[in-house]
Amino acid sequence: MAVKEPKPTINDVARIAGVSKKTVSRVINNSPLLNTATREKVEAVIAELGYVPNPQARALALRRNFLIGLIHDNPNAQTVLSVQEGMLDAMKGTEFALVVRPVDRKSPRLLSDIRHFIEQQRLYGVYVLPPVSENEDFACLCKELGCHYVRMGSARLDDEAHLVESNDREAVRDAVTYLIGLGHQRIAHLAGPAGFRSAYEREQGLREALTAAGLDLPEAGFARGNYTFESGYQAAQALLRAEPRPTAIFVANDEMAAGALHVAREMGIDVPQDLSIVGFDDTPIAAHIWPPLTTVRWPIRAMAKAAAHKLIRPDQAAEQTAFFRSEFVIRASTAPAAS
Amino acid sequence: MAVKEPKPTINDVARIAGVSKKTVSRVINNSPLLNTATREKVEAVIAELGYVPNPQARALALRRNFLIGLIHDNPNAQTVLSVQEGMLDAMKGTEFALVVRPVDRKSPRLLSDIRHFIEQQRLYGVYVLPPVSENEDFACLCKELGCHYVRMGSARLDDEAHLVESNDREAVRDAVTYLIGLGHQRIAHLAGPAGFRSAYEREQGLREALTAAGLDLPEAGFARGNYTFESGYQAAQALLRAEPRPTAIFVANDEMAAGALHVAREMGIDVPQDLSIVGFDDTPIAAHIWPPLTTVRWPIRAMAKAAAHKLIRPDQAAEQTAFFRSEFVIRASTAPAAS
DNA sequence: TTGTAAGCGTTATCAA
DNA sequence: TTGATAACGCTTACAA
Repeated sequence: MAVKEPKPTINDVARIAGVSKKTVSRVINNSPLLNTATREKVEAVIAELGYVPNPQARALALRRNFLIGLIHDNPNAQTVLSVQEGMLDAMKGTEFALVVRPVDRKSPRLLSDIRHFIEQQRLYGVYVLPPVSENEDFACLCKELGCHYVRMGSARLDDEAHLVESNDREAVRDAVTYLIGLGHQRIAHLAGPAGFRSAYEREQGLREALTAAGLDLPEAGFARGNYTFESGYQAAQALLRAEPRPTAIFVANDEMAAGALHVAREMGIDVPQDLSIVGFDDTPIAAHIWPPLTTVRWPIRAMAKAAAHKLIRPDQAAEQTAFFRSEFVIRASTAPAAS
Repeated sequence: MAVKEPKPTINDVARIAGVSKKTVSRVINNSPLLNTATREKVEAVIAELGYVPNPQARALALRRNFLIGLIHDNPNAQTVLSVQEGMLDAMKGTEFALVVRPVDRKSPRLLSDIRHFIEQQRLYGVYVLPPVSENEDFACLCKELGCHYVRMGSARLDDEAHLVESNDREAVRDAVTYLIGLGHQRIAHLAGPAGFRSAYEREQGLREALTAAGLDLPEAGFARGNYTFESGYQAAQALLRAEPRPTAIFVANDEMAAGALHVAREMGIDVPQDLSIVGFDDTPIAAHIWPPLTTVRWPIRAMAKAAAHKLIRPDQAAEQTAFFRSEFVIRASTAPAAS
């Protein structure tokens, strides 16, 4: 096992193959105008030496690098990991690598932290998750830094080249319409945090469905959490103490829905017999709690893959789709309203 | 908003400040032998221009870079994310960035994939999670490539400079001893996948506790999963159909424990009244399912932070602790054995 | 089709 | 305490 012997460079390859470095460079970069014999000779030497081009030297000469960043401040761990997997799907087989960076959206230094991150590594591009992606200043910053970016959003935040968008509002409308079809008349809403576009869109979807059915959303039927289990647990208590009690709750994400489920159990309310609960996200937790959660499957992984594609090929970004449909998944946490 | 104007280089700073680039370089690198006046003059120009040193050029000149990789093939999403957070904790304020890379441990190309990853980005160091970390060839590979590494493990896999280790066996022994103290005599085990050192250590911990109490583990009281919810769900069915039925199960991780909980519910077995369940990991899911899971808190985040520290300062790696204690967390999924 | 020379932005060497 | 010059490993002109 050889230890720390200096790695071969393009010069070593050139010398041993008896060609110039430029020729080796051409081999590496698959230049079309190359004699087959020369190419094979050089490739043989490359293989023999185990030569791998130095990415930093390449980056310097090309005045660009092959690093793509993921910027997020997402309270939901599973979301973040699915995003990473989706991005890496797209980057597999390319020379790109994924650099991750959680940020604190509430910090006054948010923007300067992001600036620092992008500048320090001279990132080629970044994918940004909500709610940071909803910040217009962020987009300006990327343009200023000459860094490609794609934003994830629940609405038309940007042009197609810089956006992957999901149809949250519509998907929620369908889900709530389903609840109404089950005979539910008192449908409460456990919303996401104020300032999250996704929270707003999901709330609007619910309101639209209620309005279309001639139902309303009383004050006591509305509560807010911040997308975490604990906040869902807190908010659901208020909701379930209301009189008359709602027969169904649409919760803005699965993790809060799991919290609501806990509350119901503690209060002796049977789900779905006495209360239907619908979540949003379809994180693994949705299928693993009891009863398995009816929810909306958010195609975050596909969105992340598409975003990475746009970042790898910014020139083609505008042609690739930016729109993704969520899918309603019916499991066991919903049932017809008790009569 | 300026767009794509070329970024200032060290030459610009030198020219404007009226010094040589080497002097600017000295300022950047906090060289002690520098006139205060000179330093301040240069710093002013740097601030004015918004100059940020090009990391690729630095990497080339220094013949090293500031990228640390995370290599994992971990079925548990939360574990991976906690690890990332722990590493980033340690890297905060440094010039290091975190590059992530999931691998497929079953692939015949595992080692060559890892080699490719390390070589392609010329990583400075990597942190590797089980079970890949248990592979001796991997350590050899890193040495061959001259890449620093730290392995995470449930046993003494390597020397202290290259390891962060948790005391799984001991922690499980304590947990199972607690079950025995509650009066349980028929304790089953839902083990992790064969070939995982963590699975082995946890199983041994259980066996040691049983032996110490004069209990045994019948064939029917042992099943295996692969650390996923689904596999736990499958394996628990076999365990709970055994006659006589166990009164407690120690499950090798939380996610499988959640699966076991599902089975119990479907079979009408009350937890913890008729069956106690103990998990391992203390992932968020443990607190969010019903009943909240008694489990062992694995200090993965602290371990990751320590690992990143070792990678950032390999020269001090051996002096920093490599040993971490797990902690038993009693929640509501355990109760005295029914008499 | 291949080679030469120059340059990318930084740090190291060594002299002043 | 500073600066000139030569690396670092690669690519892009531009020639040959």
